[in-house]
Amino acid sequence: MEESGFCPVHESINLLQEKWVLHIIRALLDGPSGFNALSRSVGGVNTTTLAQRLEHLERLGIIDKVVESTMPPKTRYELTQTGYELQTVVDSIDAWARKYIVKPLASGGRIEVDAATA
Amino acid sequence: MEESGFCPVHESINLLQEKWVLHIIRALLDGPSGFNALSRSVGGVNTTTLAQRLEHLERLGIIDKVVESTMPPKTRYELTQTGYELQTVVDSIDAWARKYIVKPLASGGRIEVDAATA
DNA sequence: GCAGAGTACTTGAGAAAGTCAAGTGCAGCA
DNA sequence: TGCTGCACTTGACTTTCTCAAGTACTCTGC
Repeated sequence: MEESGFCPVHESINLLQEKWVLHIIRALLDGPSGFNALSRSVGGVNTTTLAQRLEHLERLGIIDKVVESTMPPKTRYELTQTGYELQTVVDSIDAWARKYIVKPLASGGRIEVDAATA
Repeated sequence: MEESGFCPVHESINLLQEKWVLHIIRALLDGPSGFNALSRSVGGVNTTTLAQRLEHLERLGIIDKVVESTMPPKTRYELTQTGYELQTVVDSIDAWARKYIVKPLASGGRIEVDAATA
């Protein structure tokens, strides 16, 4: 749509806003993980989407897929250096979240700000 | 799905991964904006989704909607303090993006890392 | 005074993205 | 022998996002 000028920030926002991507990265920041274990620690993602995301992130060089054995199947997903540096992004979300979000967003609606901060 | 334990970080990732949310916040960090102007500076979002996101973000207390006049219609959307503090998140994405993304992700596929950094 | 552009949206229909449930094929444990 | 776990894939379904057009009114130019 917009040929004029490529913006790396715009591109990476597009990437990070894909459903589950940030959750996957956050989970992987705690250490490498297998497919099902990752699925469990992300929580709520379905395997179809997870497989799709992992493939995309791998293609982008953000994660590495290490096949340890084909039978029994054993795979390890881990962050590359590029992926690992997204820690700062996750950290800043973490900081913001702990400051401003005190109850579930879906149900209540409004973010509750504690008196001290406001 | 998971009643056990509410995680603010998880919640805010869910929020930030909604399509266009980060783009909207980034645009608004440059200053308040009207509906159509915002649509233009975000680039590529359609009005239906934008209206939906703005309503959501307003309900959450991340942005304020200021109606300056009803006729001719003039509205101003601006970040609240809560919203404004997402600057750190956008900044860290910005830093990461500038370091690792040197060509469009969609077309090429892989993120290109320049020699110096690798 | 009347067309054309601009304001902020809404509506209904279609396309795209994400989800669900089940299935594959083999190893390890009891 | 049979159940569980591993890493996924497939096809149907649902939710989400997008597209195009429309609303109602003002302002600018002619």
